[in-house]
Amino acid sequence: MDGPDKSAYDALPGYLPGGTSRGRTTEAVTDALREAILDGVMPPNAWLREDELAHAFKVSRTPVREALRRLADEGLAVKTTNHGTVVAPLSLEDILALYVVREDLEGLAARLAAVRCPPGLVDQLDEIGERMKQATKAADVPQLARLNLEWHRALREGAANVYLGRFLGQVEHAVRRLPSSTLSHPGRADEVVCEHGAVVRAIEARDGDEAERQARAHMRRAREIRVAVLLGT
Amino acid sequence: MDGPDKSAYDALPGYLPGGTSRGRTTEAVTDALREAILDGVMPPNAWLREDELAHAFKVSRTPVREALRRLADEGLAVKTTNHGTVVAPLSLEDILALYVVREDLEGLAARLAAVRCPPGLVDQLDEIGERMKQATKAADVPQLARLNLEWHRALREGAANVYLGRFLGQVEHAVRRLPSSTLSHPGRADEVVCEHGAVVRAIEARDGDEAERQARAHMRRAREIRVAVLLGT
DNA sequence: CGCATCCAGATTGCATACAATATCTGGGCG
DNA sequence: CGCCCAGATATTGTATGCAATCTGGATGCG
Repeated sequence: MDGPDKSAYDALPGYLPGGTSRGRTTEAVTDALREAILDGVMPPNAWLREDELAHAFKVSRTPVREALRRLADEGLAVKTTNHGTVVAPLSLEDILALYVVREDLEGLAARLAAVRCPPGLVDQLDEIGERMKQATKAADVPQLARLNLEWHRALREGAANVYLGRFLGQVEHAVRRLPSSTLSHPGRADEVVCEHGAVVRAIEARDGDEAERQARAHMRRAREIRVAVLLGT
Repeated sequence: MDGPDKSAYDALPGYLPGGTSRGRTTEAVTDALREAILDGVMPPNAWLREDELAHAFKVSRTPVREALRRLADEGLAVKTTNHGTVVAPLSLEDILALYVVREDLEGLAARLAAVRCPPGLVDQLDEIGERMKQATKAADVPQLARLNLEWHRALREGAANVYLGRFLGQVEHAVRRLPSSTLSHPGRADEVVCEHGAVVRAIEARDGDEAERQARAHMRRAREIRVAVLLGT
């Protein structure tokens, strides 16, 4: 058996937002499916049947179909002509490749953000950092993961580069597929807050080189932890 | 008037490959439309009407619709709900942003290619370089542009990183939208061949740092020429 | 004369029907 | 006993129909 439990489909409707107005059905289905994949509800190699998904979401095959195509373009699913779509598997090699690119792009984002240093960005990042400290104390890992995403999103928006933003968005989706958060690793949460702080200070000083260096170091460390976790803590 | 000449639609069928088998209609339409946009046949802000395109391509609206969604996801088109799709405009700001990211990614690709240095890559790049020299002598700009694309594609394949490859592919599409090639700029073709050579030599020496440096310099220079051309030679 | 409102047309969004194709199963043959 | 081929089945690919929604202009009112 290489598919998910049948009941996995039952969990899907819960990912759909309540009042979905016309013209956003496809978008809603895309997001719902993506979240389901990222959450691991639909594990790698699980079949994504247009008919079953349409039935589960109570929509027709058309929006489901378009959603599957988008997810395939994003690399989260793999389409086989005339046969079906599966959730894309994630090899260790892929994960390493991901972090290599991510180190580069996050470094660039930090550099650009430092050079531009748009008003409010430093405060915004610091505020998220503060909330992350609180979440660390409370050992609230899901909240930490959310805030971490928010921090990185704020950083790349501060970089104000549409292409960089798009690529980092795709990287974020790929990263979120990785099993469990590295933030649950003992002591990692404190480290992350600290490393984020180093980046923010460099941005505040408008030191592009230093910001890039710190952001890259942050990502290298993240990769190390990730590999450690994957290879059995 | 902000649309293309009506006859622009007449040119579209020529972009469709001849024997398109079932299961690849959408793909064929996507590629055809993309090429038409990149060639400037469909200029920025031109309307992309599902009905007209379907009629021009002699297919139904469904594959056209999916093609438009993909192009929109790639950033080549902009969809407005319930109203229509237009070819995305390209501001100078976007172009600069593009080259910033491209410098980073091409640099990374060169570094990875140098470190891996897969067998055959250097020969392949050199051979393309040789053909570019010939095309330069013949002043065959379209051929030069093709070979240039081929060279960069070979480089990123040599880097063997799926995410990097995907992102550079998107960058390539965006770059190809820019009006006219920088390769027609006087003396630029020779420079490009020379700069490519510097990258290849660094790869041959397996010097990742140098390869990245040379690739980034190459992209910076490309950006300079591009800006010069855009601002009136 | 300006502005809000309403109506008509155009266009996409979604649903459904049909056609084509790949996979799988079972039987026959070497 | 294994291999190959044919038919059945499951699944997607494409076409088309209808409904919702947005735009633009005409119209009536202040």
